[in-house]
Amino acid sequence: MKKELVKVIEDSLKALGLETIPSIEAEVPPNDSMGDLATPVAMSIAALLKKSPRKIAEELINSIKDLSAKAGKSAFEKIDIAGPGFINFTFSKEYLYSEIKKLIEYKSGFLREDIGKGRRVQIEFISANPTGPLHLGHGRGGATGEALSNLLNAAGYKVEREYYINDAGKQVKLLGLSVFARYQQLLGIEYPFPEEGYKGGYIEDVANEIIKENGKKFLQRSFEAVSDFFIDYSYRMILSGIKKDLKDFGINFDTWQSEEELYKKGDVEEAIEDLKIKGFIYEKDGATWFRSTAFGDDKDRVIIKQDGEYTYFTSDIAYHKKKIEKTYDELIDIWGADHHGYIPRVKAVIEALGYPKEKLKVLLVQMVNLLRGGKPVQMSKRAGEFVTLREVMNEVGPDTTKFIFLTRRPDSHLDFDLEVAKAQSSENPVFYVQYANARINSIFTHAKEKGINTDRLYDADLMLLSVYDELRIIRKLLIYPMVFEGAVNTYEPHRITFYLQEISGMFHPYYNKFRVVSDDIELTRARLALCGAIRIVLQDGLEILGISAPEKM
RNA sequence: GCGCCUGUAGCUCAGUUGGAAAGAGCAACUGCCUUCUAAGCAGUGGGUCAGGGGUUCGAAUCCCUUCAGGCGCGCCA
Repeated sequence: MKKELVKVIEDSLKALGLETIPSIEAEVPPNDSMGDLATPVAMSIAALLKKSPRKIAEELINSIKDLSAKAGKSAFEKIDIAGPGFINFTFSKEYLYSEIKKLIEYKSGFLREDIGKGRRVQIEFISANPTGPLHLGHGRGGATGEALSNLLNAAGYKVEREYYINDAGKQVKLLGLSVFARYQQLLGIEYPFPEEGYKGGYIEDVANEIIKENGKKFLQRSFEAVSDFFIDYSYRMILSGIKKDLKDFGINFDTWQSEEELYKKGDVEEAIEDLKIKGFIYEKDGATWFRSTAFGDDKDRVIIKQDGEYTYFTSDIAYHKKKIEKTYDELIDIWGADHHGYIPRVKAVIEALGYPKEKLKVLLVQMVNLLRGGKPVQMSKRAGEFVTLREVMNEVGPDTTKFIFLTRRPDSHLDFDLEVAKAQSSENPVFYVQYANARINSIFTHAKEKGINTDRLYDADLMLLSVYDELRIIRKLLIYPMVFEGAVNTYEPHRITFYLQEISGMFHPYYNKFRVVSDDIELTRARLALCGAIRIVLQDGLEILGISAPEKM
């Protein structure tokens, strides 16, 4: 719909002799009676042309009418001026029917605009340390990353999803030591538990697993002697748990990048060397620094400490260097908002390496506040007490959990109340949407049982869809590509979620008011076509969100 | 102290990137299942868009400021 409108306006602007054609915005008017689409273009160029918006709108409309008279066809039934200078367009029913016909015939191919044009994007998300199970915040990042990946992929981008594994350094060593200590304790040795060690119950699980496989083999050994084994074993077991959680939550990754590997392959050394050559590295106070202030960071950052160890940031430099040097057109990092202070220094790396900082887009996902019955659930990583994503999935369900995340924009600080999420389960919006899809499936089953041909519905006589309720749904369906485009351009999958609720909110009343399958075969075919079109859109949207579309409920 | 995010109905949140008379779900109340799935439908009530200035044809949206909440400001990861 939008394409048609934009084309018509551009043509008429040219016909009016305008030299530079502005980008045409189209929006849905607040009220049905105002038409199907509106554009504020007359108002936005009013200052430029030094004419009143309404005057410009009038000239534009006349020009459009002239052009369509010459062409001998028009997609519009009515074009008029409204308010301060909006031009409201009402499409002809013939146009609407022909568009719906295309939707039914070409399915997703009709819905999904090719915006990416094959551009390669890498999206890195979650990247939780393999030192413990995923928690709900990771779930939010995961749901967002998955949906965004699906969205961009559907929009013609070539998307690669990556999980960065922080399997090097102190954290993982501490993990190994924690497990080692528990191992000793479980076998009756009074071994001191590390001060800052991981105290969660999962540490014991790992220790028990080692006992099961190796018995008392490591009992009389020092940690130093067996640390490689404990570290490796622990992090692998936890990582496989993470992978299982992600699988069950419906999150997919293409690549898993190990931090340790960056060190082993010399990528870290190489990155430092490169920055040194470019002149952004210096020594001070016995440490080695990266001059990130050259690119707007608050202060320079240490990359090699006095004791010769690298910092966490150092491998991040190498990691982003590696990423940016691949053939991606764009990099997207999805981080928890608590890491926002990190953006300037990573952007500085991108620039120092000679790339435009726009090439890296950092999306922040706000914190999740976990509640139960209105009261905050105490979470302390140090004490090892926290509600895991697994527990929430088990209690609330993956689809509901994802839907809650995807009905909020990433910026919003989210209150996730377990009781509310569960209590809503029967009337949760996610079921409302899924139910619409299941109901349509049921209608089709019923129609087939009655011997009605449900194939080639694009050949049905769509003109029979003439009541207001039907035309309203048709218009809503044809808006989907605009919603899709908006979601893609802003990286906001939640727009799809809201749209799906709206279209479902039109289908259910329609279902209640009208019978789809009746003795009137032609009308039945037409209504099946409409339901089929709704189902196409519902399934397309749910697929993007990474939420299942059950056939029956 | 500085920086980032947030403040919209009783609660949880949208608001098409500055557009027309502010929306949804939940919660509350009243009706609807011999007919394609009642996880549904029909109806009712609910707002100083945190407060105050400014920018312009036009502001919940942009700028300034005050207040409130969250997060971040390590040679931690």
